[in-house]
Amino acid sequence: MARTGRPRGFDKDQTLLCALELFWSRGYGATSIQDLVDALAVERGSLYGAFGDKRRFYLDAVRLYWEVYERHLTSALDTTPVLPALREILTHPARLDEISTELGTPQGCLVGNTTAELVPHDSEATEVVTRSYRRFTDIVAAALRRAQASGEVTDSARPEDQAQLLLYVVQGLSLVSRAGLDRAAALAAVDTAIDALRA
Amino acid sequence: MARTGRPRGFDKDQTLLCALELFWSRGYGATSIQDLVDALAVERGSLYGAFGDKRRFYLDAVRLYWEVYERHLTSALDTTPVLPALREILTHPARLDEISTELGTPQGCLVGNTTAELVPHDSEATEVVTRSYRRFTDIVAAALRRAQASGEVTDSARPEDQAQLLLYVVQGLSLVSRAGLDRAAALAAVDTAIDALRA
DNA sequence: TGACTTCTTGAACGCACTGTCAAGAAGTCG
DNA sequence: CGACTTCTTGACAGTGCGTTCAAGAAGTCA
Repeated sequence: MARTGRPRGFDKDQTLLCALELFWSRGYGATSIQDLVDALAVERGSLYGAFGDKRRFYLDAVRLYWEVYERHLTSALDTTPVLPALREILTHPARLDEISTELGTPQGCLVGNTTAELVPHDSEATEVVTRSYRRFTDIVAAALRRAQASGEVTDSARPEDQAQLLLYVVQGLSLVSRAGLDRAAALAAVDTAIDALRA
Repeated sequence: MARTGRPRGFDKDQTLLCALELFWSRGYGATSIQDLVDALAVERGSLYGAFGDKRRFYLDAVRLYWEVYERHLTSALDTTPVLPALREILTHPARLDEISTELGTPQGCLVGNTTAELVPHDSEATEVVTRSYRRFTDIVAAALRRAQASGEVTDSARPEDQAQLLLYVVQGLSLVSRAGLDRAAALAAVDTAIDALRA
């Protein structure tokens, strides 16, 4: 085995998490390396050594974001009845309590933000968001399938189509909310969607 | 009256329209002044003279975009029955046939793109998109109100809430579609939404 | 201890971008 | 025609960015 050298002076995972929050709140383009250096208390060279260039760094943050979100999504939907959990998920777009406890959502859904900023021009980003969307619909469709079987959700539409629609709703809500969230109106709209799923 | 000087060597409206297409397909940050100079065949100084700085120029383009879209939206919904028109609007997010005849949609909805890129950090952009969203929901809610009265659309939810939900759907579809549009899946999801509105 | 490896630091490089400006061109009007 | 105004042109300044790199620091292992 190769000799080990000087150990890293910072926690890589923790640093990625902090970077995630910064990228999340400011976006990819608007977050400069200098911003990261200041916020993370890690010098430029060390960041490049640990994470490669800015794009890689960002995409790693997005992947981490999705990982956490997917865990949240899966565990939330693993209940009966399904609709209350679904409502919760739509209402707090990309809540990610595990990451950001105080602010709720820094700025919408990071996957959605990435879509708007880098897709389709950046092919690697496109892959990441495409896979994320796919997993979202797969997980939600599976939950809806169970709920249809139990009679909780209407079977007047295919679960996949319902799930795709819910993806649009959660991404649309997440995006539109950046312009100022009228909580009551958003909630009423989400309830309208949820009610439409009821058997 | 002041003496008039040398007349402009280009059509301001036409130039704004071309700039709109460029901004639409590349986004605000990714479109440089030089890109505009090359595409519009107008020198930098002239652009600055006619439109002010880049941000003003962009916001003017967004306002024009919305103007055209709103006309399209209003006239499309001025029919009976309403649901087929609504389906058309959701299916072709930001179609804007008047502007872009060949490509359909360069890149989603420009208002949504603006939301993702400049909102809420830029207050003027926030105003523009907020007003646009508001007008969308107002127009759609009015159409739904008529459709509820005529018995075409279910009155199990308030038209405003249905309209807000449709705003989320169209913006979500527009965003998610950047990652690659599965036309059949998108259509099925939209149909699911439309069917849920049926009385 | 000493050879070796890796990490840290911060200055420096090259580049692209927005916005400005002075000189000249092209009109209008008395 | 000649004074005046506005537009055009393209070079320029100023800034901020991502990335690199050489020198030194801090570990590990024989």
